[in-house]
Amino acid sequence: MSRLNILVVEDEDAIRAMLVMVLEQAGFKSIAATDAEDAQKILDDSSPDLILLDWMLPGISGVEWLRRLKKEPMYRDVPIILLTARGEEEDKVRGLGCGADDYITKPFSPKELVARIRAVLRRSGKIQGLAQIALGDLVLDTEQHRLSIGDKQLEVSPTEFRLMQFFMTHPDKVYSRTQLLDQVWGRSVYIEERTIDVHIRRLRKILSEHGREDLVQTVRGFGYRFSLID
Amino acid sequence: MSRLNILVVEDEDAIRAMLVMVLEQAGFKSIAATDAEDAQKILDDSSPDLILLDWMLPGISGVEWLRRLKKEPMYRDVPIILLTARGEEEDKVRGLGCGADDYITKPFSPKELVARIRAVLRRSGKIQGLAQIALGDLVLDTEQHRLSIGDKQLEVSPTEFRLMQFFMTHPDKVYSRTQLLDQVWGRSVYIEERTIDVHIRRLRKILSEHGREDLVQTVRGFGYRFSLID
DNA sequence: TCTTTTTGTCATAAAAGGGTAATATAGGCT
DNA sequence: AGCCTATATTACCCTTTTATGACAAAAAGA
Repeated sequence: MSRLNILVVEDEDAIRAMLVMVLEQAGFKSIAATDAEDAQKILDDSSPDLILLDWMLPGISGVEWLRRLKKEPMYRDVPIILLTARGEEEDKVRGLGCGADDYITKPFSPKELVARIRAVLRRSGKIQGLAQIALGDLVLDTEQHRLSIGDKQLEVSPTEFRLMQFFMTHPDKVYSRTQLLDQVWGRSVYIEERTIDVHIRRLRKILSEHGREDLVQTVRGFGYRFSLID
Repeated sequence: MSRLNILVVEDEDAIRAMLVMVLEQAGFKSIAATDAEDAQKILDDSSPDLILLDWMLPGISGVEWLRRLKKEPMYRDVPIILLTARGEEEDKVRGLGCGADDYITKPFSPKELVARIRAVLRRSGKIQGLAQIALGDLVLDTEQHRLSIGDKQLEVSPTEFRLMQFFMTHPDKVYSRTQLLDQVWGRSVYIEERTIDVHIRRLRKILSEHGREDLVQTVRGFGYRFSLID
């Protein structure tokens, strides 16, 4: 598999250089642009797998450009991570849901950045860990988007599928509602924590039709755990 | 498990003192140095698990020292968190490029600092002993939030879990009710001391179902002790 | 555009947890 | 033994947390 390509759009030289270095180090290819116009050009003839976009840019701002991109069907699906300065409109990024897949506040550690990038890529399907994840008689097939117990198919919605995917790749560990939101929905969406309960309920309902409602366990005061063992 | 040791390198007395206090409070051991030379000496004969390093130091600057450290194989893997003043942000980011694992902007809250430290320690694997605490055939797993004796699961409530966690990480030592309240419930809650008795009782009841009620021992006039030996 | 599905939110029910006080028991001292 | 104090135990009630069902907005198909 060829290296994934990341477009960095950042006007400050020092930060841009650092980003590129970090990305290289982490095994990504990268192209850098200093403003939205540049970025647009690059986008038009190469097709990056992900865009790291500074919130503040000279000329067309990062957010502004982001909005435009999200209107074009052609580029809508390119995952985007926003770079923002601490305290700067952080709430707005979350609240407005302007289309970014995640955001990260400057300054940040290289490890954190890379972890975020990987998470977003994974969510958007660009990195597929294993095509098939099996746990006991549970099989989740990411390619066919199918979930089955033994040879019985389970009918799950997209969100339920992603939730299951997360659970099956992170079994036996408790996750808080916040963590689940971050991991499964993405950091930039703002959703009530209680909504998790409802999704858990939906999952359990489906699982219980096959006698496996015990897979998703409540850990009172902390969150939920997915585990084969009781 | 012995407490993790943190080397604080900071020239301003007030801040250094504060740091040391916060660290103690959070259960870390700490050694302080006021400049890079001092720090180097300490580093040479003790081996801290993490270094909290001020960006600006008299003499050899923090970053400069950091660079040197990262060149020495011996010290390369010691995780480092940079302390920086607000407004030096770009420099900081560049600092991360040179090997720091995280940075934190002054002023910061103790809570934030401790959280960062824990995160870095966890990432670097130093804190993994915290995931599972085993004492005899008792195993408390903080990741899974499970407590078991042998292969039997114990059903404990959140508070009981925390109490057990404290006991298991501080065995063989007597704690007064006040100390237990401070450590397990937190300093800021006001609860009747007698309430502890009730929780002890609940714990004992659970433990006694597995024939281990002798683990929690009453030390009349002082408090309670958790110990495998009778 | 018109359905159908998906998904987030709310209101309410249900359950679990946790603090307190009252009572019982035990330890230790004179 | 008798008394005082410290701890154990129990029951109760209030609070917090989670489960559940219904609804409507949004998204996806058709």
